Amino acid sequence: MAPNPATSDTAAPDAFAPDTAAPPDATPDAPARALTRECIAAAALRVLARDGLAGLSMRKVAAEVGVKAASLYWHVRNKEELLDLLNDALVAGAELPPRTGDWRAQYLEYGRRYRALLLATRDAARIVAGRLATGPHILAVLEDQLDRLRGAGFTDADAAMASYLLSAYVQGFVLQEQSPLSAAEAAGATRGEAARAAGEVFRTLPAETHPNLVALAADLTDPDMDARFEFGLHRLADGLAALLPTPRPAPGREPR
Amino acid sequence: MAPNPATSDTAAPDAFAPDTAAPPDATPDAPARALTRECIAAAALRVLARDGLAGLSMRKVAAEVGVKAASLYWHVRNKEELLDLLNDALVAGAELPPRTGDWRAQYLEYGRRYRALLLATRDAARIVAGRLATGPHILAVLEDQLDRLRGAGFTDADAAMASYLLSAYVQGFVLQEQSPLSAAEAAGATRGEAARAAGEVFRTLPAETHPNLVALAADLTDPDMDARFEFGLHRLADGLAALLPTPRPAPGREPR
DNA sequence: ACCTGAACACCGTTCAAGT
DNA sequence: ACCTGAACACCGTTCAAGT
Repeated sequence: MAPNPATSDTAAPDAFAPDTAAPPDATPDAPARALTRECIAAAALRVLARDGLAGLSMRKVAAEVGVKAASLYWHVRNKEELLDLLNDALVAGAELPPRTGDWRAQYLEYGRRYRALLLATRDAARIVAGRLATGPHILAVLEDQLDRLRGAGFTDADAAMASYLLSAYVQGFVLQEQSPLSAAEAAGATRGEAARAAGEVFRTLPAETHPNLVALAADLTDPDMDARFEFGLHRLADGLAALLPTPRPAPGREPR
Repeated sequence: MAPNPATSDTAAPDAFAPDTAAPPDATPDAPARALTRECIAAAALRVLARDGLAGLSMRKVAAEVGVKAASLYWHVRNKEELLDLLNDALVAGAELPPRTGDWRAQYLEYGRRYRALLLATRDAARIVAGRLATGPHILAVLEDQLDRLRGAGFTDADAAMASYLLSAYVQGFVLQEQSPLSAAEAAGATRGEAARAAGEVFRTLPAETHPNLVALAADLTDPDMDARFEFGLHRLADGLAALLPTPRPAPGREPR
């Protein structure tokens, strides 16, 4: 087993200068050519955007950074840890919503931006979804989000829950949105076509056994994912609003 | 390219006898030894339970059913389609909640049972999450769920949305719950330990830059996932309740 | 109609060996 | 300290060939 220094600093908030992508390299007369984990993460991000998660191999990431596959294992314990790095690198591109409007508006905007961030990179949701890794960029976003929720009057426990709830929803939603609708659809077909095809499946089911699917075929396969996302987001915000002591008039006006 | 009959019946509701796992095989004097897609799906389910998604290979599924890997490609276009089969097989074990109580109680129970179903099989959430495939069992559940929502007074569009919303939430939640918390946790560590370790990370952050993470360390890493799930589920239900014309007293009583 | 042997082009990971 | 060559044990998929 080779000596592997990439061990305990995975979760440590190193290199936390707010945004300045400063090349560290503290050692004075080093060859200055040593690979950094940041550099590997950036290369992985490029491979992901180009080839998707299925095409993201250690060998390709290594080639992207001009090195052999085996070399990566000096900086990273295994592929799983590389994906953790990639996870944080994805969130690094996040822009926090402005602190204008009430907590509800900011919460909604947080959800929208998170979704947009995931949609911007191919297969991003599949990487982020099952990964609680606490990279520095993720911690920064979480810190800001909790600050707003507590400021809005949520209890500590409720603020923590509300934050978790939002990420579970957004990740679950985008995962559906970003993934191929089915094996059939994977073989080239736009989302609109796939939706129409799915609607056709529903519509042509036997009405005796599946009356609701037949009737709601159009509603179930509406390709307007923005509207669908907004719907869920507003339900979440309404549900959270009911937890606060002072719901200005009452939640639930403006039903749609 | 070999002639492959497994093509257009992916989404067709074939073999839809409600629960009776009837071996079809319409041909009279066939060797009766031909592999069925149901049989392959069942074998895949066993391999999944045993070895997880990472260990689910075509070769292993073939071995499980007593055949060579290449043989599977007669019944299934590729691995993706096998996962579609697996997806529906997973849902086949679902039991619908009783039709007692109001729509809200039934909606909550739907969410709980869906979560329990996913938790019951290793990596189930990762299979189900990005897959809209319309297998017969999935269609049956969807039909029933829509029927209850419409009966409760939701509009067609809202019923479709509410159903989609629930599955996005449950899938997103269980995905987080079921996946390794990080690369570090993947190397043997119970969830409680991992949660405690994550809490330690939060607690020991610099308080100047991350005051909220430090303060909420315990709330953020509470390992009681049941409570966490219920929280989100109730927020969803509250948000949906606000859409109905007759909220008996008003949503939001009993805040916790 | 259904299954197999053998091959192709890949994987992640390890480890002695180089510098 | 960092990187490489070469190997190991796997993959998914294809396709001619068997029955």
